[in-house]
Amino acid sequence: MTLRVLNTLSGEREPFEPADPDDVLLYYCGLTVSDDPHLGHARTWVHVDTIHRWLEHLGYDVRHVENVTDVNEKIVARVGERDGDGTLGDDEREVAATFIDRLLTDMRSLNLRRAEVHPRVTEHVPEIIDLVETLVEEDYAYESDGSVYFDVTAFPDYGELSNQRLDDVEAQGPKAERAEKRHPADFALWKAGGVDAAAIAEHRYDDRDYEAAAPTGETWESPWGEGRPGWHIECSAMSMTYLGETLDIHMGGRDLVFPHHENEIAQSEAVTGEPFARYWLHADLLEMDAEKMSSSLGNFVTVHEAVERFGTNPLRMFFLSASYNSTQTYSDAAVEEAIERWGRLATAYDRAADALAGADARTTADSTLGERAAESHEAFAAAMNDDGCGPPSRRSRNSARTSWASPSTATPAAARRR
RNA sequence: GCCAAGGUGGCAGAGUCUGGCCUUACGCGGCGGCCUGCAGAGCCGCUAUACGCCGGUUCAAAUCCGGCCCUUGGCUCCA
Repeated sequence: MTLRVLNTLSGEREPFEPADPDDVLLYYCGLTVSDDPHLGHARTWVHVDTIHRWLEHLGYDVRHVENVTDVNEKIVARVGERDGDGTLGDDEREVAATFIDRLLTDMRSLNLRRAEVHPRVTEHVPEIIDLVETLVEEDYAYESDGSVYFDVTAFPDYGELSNQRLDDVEAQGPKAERAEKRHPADFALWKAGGVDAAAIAEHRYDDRDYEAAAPTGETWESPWGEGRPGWHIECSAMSMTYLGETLDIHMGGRDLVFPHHENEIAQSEAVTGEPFARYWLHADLLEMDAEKMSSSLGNFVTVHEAVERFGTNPLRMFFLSASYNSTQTYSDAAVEEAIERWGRLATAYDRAADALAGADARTTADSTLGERAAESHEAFAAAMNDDGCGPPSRRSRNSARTSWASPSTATPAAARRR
C-alpha cells in the first residue's frame, strides 16, 4: 500500500516517494517565540506528530527538524515585561529563552514525537550570512543601505507554490523598507541595524506591566554592516544545515504558504539549483468564533491551560477529529465531546484487549473479535495511506479535505497507538 | 483587487481525485428499549427526506463541466 500526500506545490494528491527509500527528511516550520503557544499551534503539532508516527509505522527512518525563530521584533517588544513570577527577560535572548522553555514543556505535555533537533536562528547566523552572500554574488539579491533584498524578478518560478503572479503580489514588509526595494515583492534577507522603536511599540502588550525600556534587539556583524537576519532566510539556512539541499517533506501552517514558504523556495533554490522540498504539506488553521486563533488577535487558549483542563489525549482526539488540511473550530463543547469520545475509545480498547487476552473472566472474546479488529486496522491503514492523505486536485476542482487520522476508521488499538 | 481553502442532517464531521446500492460514515444531541441491587459504563433500535445557488454532461452527480453567491485564510508578525 502506497502512501499518498497532498502536495501544495501541485495541488494534487501524489504518491509519496522520499529521495532515499528508507529515510524521510522532515522539516517543520516552528514557532516564533514571542508568546505562549496556543491551541492553534498545538493542532498543527499534533498533525505533524501523527504524520511523523505514521511514517515511522510504515518503516521510514524519520529525520525531523523543527526550528525555533528566536530573532524577531515581537520578542524584543517583550523585553522587560513582567509575567507572573518575574520578568520575561532583560534582552531578546532571555525573553526567547523563557518562551522556548515553555514551548518545549508544552510540546512534551502533548506527547509529541520529539524533533531530532530544534535549531535556533541565533545559533545559525553565520550560515545565514553565507547564504545571503552567495545570493548577492549570484545576482539574486542586492544590497541597499546596509540591508539586502532578494530580487524576485531574478527567480523565474517565483509564486509557484502559492500560485501568485508577480504583478498581483503586493509590497512585502514595512513601508520604510519599500523605498529600498527594486520590486515591491522583494523581501529582506538582511536588515540593517537593530529593531526600531516604532516597530517595537506596535507589538507592545500595553495592558501588561513592563518596564519601559528602549531595546533594539541583538545585531550581528555582516559584510553589509551591523544588522539582523530577515524573516525567511533562517529556515533555508537551518534546514540545509541539518537536512541538506532537498527536503522530503516541509510542513507548516497554511498561513505560511505566502510569503514565507514561497520566499524560502526562491532563496534556497536560487542558491542550490535543486528543489527545496519534494512535498509541501500545510495544516489548516484553528478558528475561534469564525476567526483564526492567533496571538495577535488575542483570541487564544494556551496549550498549558488546555492540557490542564482537558488532558492530553482528549485534546489530541479533538485535533484529530478533523482533517489536518481543513479548518477546525474550537469550542469548549467540541473539546468536551472529544473527552467523551476518547474515554469510550479507551474503554473499548481495554475491554477488547482484556477479552482477547482472556484476562477478564467476565468478558469473553467473541470468535470474530480478532478478525474484526484486524479488518478495522486494515481499513484504518488504508485511510491513513490514501483517503487519509488528501483531496483531489484543488486546481481543477473546488474542494479539498484530508483526514490523516479520522477516528471513524480507527480501531481502538490503532488509535491507542497514536 | 489577486491567490488559497471551504460551503453536506439540530451540532460536529467523513465521502468528492477513481460518478451509480453512496451507510449523510464515526460521533454528539433527541426518542424508545435492554442490561444493571443503585449509579456509572455498556448494548440494541429509531430519529435527521442533506449535499451553497443556477445551468450543463450522463442511463446515473454530493461526486464531472461552466457560471454565480457566501465564509475563512494569505498578500503586515503569524502554526
